Amino acid sequence: MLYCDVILPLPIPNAYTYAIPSEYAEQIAVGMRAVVQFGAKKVLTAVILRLHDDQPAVYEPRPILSLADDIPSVLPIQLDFYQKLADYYLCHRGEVLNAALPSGLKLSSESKIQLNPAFKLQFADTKSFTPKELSLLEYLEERESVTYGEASSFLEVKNIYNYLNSLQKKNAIVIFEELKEKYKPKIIKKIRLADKYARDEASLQFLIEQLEKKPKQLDVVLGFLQKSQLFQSQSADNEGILKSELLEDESISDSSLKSLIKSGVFDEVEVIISRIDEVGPSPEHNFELSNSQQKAKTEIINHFESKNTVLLHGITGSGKTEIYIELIKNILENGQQVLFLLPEIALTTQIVGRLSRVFGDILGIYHSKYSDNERVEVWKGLMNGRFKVIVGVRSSIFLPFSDLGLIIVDEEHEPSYKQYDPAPRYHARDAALMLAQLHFSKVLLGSATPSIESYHMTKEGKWGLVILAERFANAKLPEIALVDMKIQKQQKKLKHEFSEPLSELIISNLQSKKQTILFQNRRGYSPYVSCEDCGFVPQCKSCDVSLTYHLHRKELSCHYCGHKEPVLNICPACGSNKIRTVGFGTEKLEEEAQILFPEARIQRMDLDTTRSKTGYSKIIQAVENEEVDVLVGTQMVTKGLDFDHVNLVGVFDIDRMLHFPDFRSHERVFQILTQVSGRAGRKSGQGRVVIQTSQPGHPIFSYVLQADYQGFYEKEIVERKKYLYPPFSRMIRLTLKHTDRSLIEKAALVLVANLRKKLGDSRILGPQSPVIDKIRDRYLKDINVKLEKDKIDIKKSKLVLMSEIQYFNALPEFKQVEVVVDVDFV
DNA sequence: AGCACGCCGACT
DNA sequence: GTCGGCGTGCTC
Repeated sequence: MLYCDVILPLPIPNAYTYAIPSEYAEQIAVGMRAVVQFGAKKVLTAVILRLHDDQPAVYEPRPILSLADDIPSVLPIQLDFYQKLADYYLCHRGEVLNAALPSGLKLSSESKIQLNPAFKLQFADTKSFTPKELSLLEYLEERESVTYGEASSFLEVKNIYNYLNSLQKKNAIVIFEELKEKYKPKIIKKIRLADKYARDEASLQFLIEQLEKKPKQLDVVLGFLQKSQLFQSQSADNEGILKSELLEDESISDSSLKSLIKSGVFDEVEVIISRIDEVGPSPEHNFELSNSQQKAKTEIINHFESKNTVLLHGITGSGKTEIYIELIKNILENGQQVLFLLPEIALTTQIVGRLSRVFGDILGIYHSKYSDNERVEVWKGLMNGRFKVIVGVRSSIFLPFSDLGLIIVDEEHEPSYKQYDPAPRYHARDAALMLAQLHFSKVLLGSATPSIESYHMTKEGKWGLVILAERFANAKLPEIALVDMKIQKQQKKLKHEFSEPLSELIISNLQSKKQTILFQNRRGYSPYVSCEDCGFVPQCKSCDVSLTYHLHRKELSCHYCGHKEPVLNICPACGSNKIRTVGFGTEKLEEEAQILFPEARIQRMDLDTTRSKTGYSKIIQAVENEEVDVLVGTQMVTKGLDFDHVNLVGVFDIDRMLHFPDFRSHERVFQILTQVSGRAGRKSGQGRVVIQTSQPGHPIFSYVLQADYQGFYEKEIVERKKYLYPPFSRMIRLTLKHTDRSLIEKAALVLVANLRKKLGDSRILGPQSPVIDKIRDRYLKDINVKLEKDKIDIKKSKLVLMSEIQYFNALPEFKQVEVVVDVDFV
């Protein structure tokens, strides 16, 4: 083979062809990483897509510089997966590759500047340099090499390029590319006893006698024998012990050890070790499934006979994890691999500990708080067969599975499975379904509150449905109460944001030493307006969503279709003039709680308090140790936490979520209320939930109160059908970005007009400004494309869409308008 | 995505 | 007059 086509981790459409130097001809294979030069100087890692002998007609391919692998890093099935995702999510394969490879496997070059060794500043003619050039040369004289960035920040100029060009012409500096292999194996130093002593106790005895006169060295030898257990225990072998462990004893000196190594008594060896701790399985995993769990497991297996995907709808606390574990064991017995997906936050919790106790060191964990090096080790460990089960966040769909038998997507309804930015803007659940197709693998989705889309698939008979309606160990469902905030306000019973019933329950909870969770949805921006007297919220007439208040333009607008109305001064429902914007956050709530309950120990848990690596687990630990009475938090507190002593949950400001301008807002509210209720009284008997709302009559609450998912689904699916929202359509969002407001407004109108012509008026919604319509000095405009599933060929429409965007972007006027495409935005 | 080439304004 | 800004196009 003379040539190879490669994918580069860049947002460019094509594969590129490179020549294969004869020295690599033997070993080169598809999926290996090749180091190539791309463009004038950039050197980066490409992945080999295809080997062939077709000489390109119009250009002479450059040779690859080297191979970065002995065996492929990427499997052929993964390359297919990249293509599939790129097609579906309307992005480039290179973007998928970029997201897929852990950065430790991507080596990239960096331009470095160095003083020319033949150049001596003190002998140079200073007149031939500008003052800035001289100061840069002085700067360079003091260090080995610097990056462009360092040089430009030192000189305080934006564009360093011309300076460097000039200096290079005068032969004062050299510029070179430095290539970094980012992954570094972890190396430890071990001390071993030399073989002749280790094998023969007599010669060791002799050595010890010899060392009588060198007490310091004798200490080292005795210390080693004690720590290594050599000759003392049957199982001890001469693998050596950690150098650091040996030296930690104060009586053992480094220098004596050095002389002993020199005289051949000890060997010092460097060993590559794994960063991931090895843990064997512990015996505690021999639990028995309850009857209902056993029944659910059998049903799942039966469905898998005829269907590839099964949805497990198990109420909170019903023990889905045990079922997962049993199913994973079955797959492992077949010699196949398992991927267990969890949303980000759930991964730091108890589930992972449980899985690793069961599966021990064949379980790999893939997590955003892992370092690059650790990620590479999980990647390699899966490749070489060390790991059979991976539990991880959304990006773990990109790991090199060779033979998946089962993918589990727990909490499948979680919006955090969707990647927003950058491309590929994929949904891990949907991507997992595509991955499963390639592997002919089964998929099990689990949730207490399934997404409407998923539940609909089971109703259509395309997926299996298994319901687990019993709480594990007969734990009771919590008692949920609504508090009408309008009445509380009228009767002046409101203290800050706390209603009287909630305050009273918190106080009695404090007295009986039980814990309380207060939930306040975090989405602080995007306020809507509401009538203080009757709770009226202005709605869009054609979109079934609340109107959003735009502060700087003083108008109400629909987030979906762009419909606008002036701000209301008088409530059309009751005539009151008390129309207010609504919104307050966790920090304020924490402050108020401290004023109202001065003796309570209050902890806040949100993005700000958990940003550090240990922040999250510290808070959880504190709650578990009962060092916290009241936990105030955002959505974070609704997910996967299992505290024994929490028996009261207070929900604030759910109204804002209910009126969030999104066709999924009701679904979100149902999910979040059900999930947060599940935190109350999991083990400590009857839990209570208090929901504060100005609209206790809203139908959604009755479903929540009765834990009636079915009923909620039936109502919601009617709405979705009426407005042709998913699952009856595919929604694609286009976001236009540009610094010039009037240009982007014009651009959006032009693009919308073109799209309407090609795809039909009713399928194009907008343009409209998003809630935050200016980010980093660029104005944004959204256009939503709605493609109904049975009336239109979605694949073809996507191609039409892309060619229209291409045409639009080629118009001279709109060349600089960036168009971001998000398929299935959430 | 970078990076180079090329065309226009505010400064020695 | 040039320096240095950024817009445009290309990378095997």
